[in-house]
Amino acid sequence: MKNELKLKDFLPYRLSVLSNRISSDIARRYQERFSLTIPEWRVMASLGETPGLSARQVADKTAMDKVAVSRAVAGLLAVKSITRKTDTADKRKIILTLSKKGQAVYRQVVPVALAYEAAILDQLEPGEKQALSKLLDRISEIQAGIKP
Amino acid sequence: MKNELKLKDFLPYRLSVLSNRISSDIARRYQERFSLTIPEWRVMASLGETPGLSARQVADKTAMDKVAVSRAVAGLLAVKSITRKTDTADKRKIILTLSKKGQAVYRQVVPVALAYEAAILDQLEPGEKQALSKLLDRISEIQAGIKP
DNA sequence: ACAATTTAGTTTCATATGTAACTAATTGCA
DNA sequence: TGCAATTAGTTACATATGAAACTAAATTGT
Repeated sequence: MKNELKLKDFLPYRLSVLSNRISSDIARRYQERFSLTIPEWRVMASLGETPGLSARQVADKTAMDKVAVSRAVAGLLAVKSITRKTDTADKRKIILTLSKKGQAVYRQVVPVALAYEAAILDQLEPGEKQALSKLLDRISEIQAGIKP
Repeated sequence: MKNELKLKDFLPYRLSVLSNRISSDIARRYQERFSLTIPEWRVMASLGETPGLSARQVADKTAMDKVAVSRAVAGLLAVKSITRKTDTADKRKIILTLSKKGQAVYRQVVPVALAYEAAILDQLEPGEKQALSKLLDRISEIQAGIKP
């Protein structure tokens, strides 16, 4: 029975270090080339995939909290990459869409994102890729079931 | 050839969401029961594993930046969980060690950390655990080779 | 031997992030 | 109906984090 801890073998630590390094790499790319933060990019990616979401729906979809979404939306609005329109049926809701400009930026960012991902995935065997994907899903499910 | 992006399938995004959820779970446990932040815990874990490191060595070992280490050390000093002693040979260096109190806290935290990890790993087959570990190492190595 | 460079660690400052309080609109139900 | 509870979104505040400037000590090259 294990009762000692090696930091470098500790799953939460390993995941955190890896994920932070990857996020930094990507953040640098988005920042330098597109002046986008990661939260802004996530909002943009959600709306690129599914136009017309409300801020709440974006938050659900991206696992961001609503304050982060609100700020990212403000940033994207400031550079006119998205448009807002209050829902006529429910005036609390605000319908978000990428503007022409936002769509243009989105089309430029996507290949950069995919290229980064490919730089990793291309080094793995097809079987490994599949195993990775399955493991991430499994662990996410397990994590969701752990009591707070 | 893939030229569109599904956020929920995007590796960096999946890793980030999973890692952040796990880190939050753990941060809550450390905070509630031990008033420890994650950086403080990492420093403590390093010194628990290898007593007598300098701040720089802790930073290298934990992939934290030196400012984060400096602050975590200050926090641990404030509650007397570690002791400092300037290296007589190189007076820039400061030798860090867990105090008696720090060791006692460490012995209490380790089982909490391992229990959380086990809550995840125990749901996986031995083969899956091994595959996961291998994949994390592989991807870390690949990431390290990607140009900034 | 000693000036220039590098290294360890801290402090400062600017920015990011999360929690809680707040406003406005909607829903539930007595 | 009408009022309590809920929901969408923003704002305010407090804390966390990272980059850059700074201090002190050690190392390097001449």
